[in-house]
Amino acid sequence: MARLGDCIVMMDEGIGRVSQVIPDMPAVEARLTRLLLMVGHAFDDAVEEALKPHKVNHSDFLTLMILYSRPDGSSTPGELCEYTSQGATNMTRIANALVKRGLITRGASEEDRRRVVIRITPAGRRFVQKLLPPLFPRVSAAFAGFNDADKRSFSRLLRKLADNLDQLDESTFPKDAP
Amino acid sequence: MARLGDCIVMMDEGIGRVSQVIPDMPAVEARLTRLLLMVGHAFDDAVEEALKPHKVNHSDFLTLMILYSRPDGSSTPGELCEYTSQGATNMTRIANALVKRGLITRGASEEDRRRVVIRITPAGRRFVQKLLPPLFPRVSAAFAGFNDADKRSFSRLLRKLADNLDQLDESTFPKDAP
DNA sequence: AACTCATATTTCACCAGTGAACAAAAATAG
DNA sequence: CTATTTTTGTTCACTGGTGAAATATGAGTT
Repeated sequence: MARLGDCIVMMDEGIGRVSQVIPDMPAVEARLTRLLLMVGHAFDDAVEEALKPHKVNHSDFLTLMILYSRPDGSSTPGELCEYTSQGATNMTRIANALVKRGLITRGASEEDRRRVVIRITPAGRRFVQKLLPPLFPRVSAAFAGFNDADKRSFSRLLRKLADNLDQLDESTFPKDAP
Repeated sequence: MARLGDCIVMMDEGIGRVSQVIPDMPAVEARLTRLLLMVGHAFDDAVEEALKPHKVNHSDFLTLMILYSRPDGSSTPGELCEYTSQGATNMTRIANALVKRGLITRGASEEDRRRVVIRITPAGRRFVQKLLPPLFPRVSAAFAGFNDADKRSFSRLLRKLADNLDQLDESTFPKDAP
């Protein structure tokens, strides 16, 4: 695969040429968007790569981490869908796979019998605790050269972007009033 | 789907709880990583959403944009793979689809008969020129509230991250010396 | 109670992307 | 000049993820 830096150079040039043909393009913002997408994708790949030896993909990992981070270690498919941005269909498959490996359990809810309660098992907790530490050096290395101000800036700007996207979504799919 | 802001709140809390159980976790960097992944994914979805009315997905669009941005409007499958971060397999399928729609042509190279030359057609150019302008307001809106310094910061930090990832990759898959 | 209407999850059929094996042409070695 | 190795692209079989319909429960309304 090509180095990310090369892709960025080529993207910079490409946007430069396009913005000469189409002058009212917001070239700066377009560059930032492409940058964000490229770096985000590269991070995704890196995570996937790091998880591969443990035979879990990113979605499985995220699901497991949410359960692990919960005080009671449990959730429901619907909630997990919301926070992993996965469709319900896919969550069913993920849960099937994790149940088969003994990392979570699936049981019926007492209060609402439509619901399914998903709970991380002791084996699941051990799995997470074994998985995480080897990841730490890479996570730190990715932010090499970032001082505290850089980290704060980056966090602030990403959160601002999230905010903007939420507002954009709400204005395109307006919320129904009761 | 859940608002991105809610996902972020829940992620912040989750990492807070995990880092109490596992104190040597690089919590700040983990938060930044998750933030980047979430916002990146949200951008991806937004792009996909904006392209849907035109019946192209992100990969098709990128492929087409690279060709459009080239002075001669042409490239090869291999090169397109590199710059779109797509596998060769998938590029074959993408090219098939775009050829079928008459937006690109596929022809044999004269100099190297292994190669296939992919070229954007006039219809492809018109397609891009019609597609782009409606995207501009959204691209600008995503960066609402970013002043020039913010934009420069964001660009610098993302490029730094790209650099770090490239170095990480090179140290894990060392380059073979001749 | 019977009748909607909304919610939660699963099943099914399909789309997008990947790795491994393959075929053709070019480059390189002997 | 043949023989091997490398490069380029395609096909095939598979995994991961999605939308639409099916199923089952719950909640609200006469």
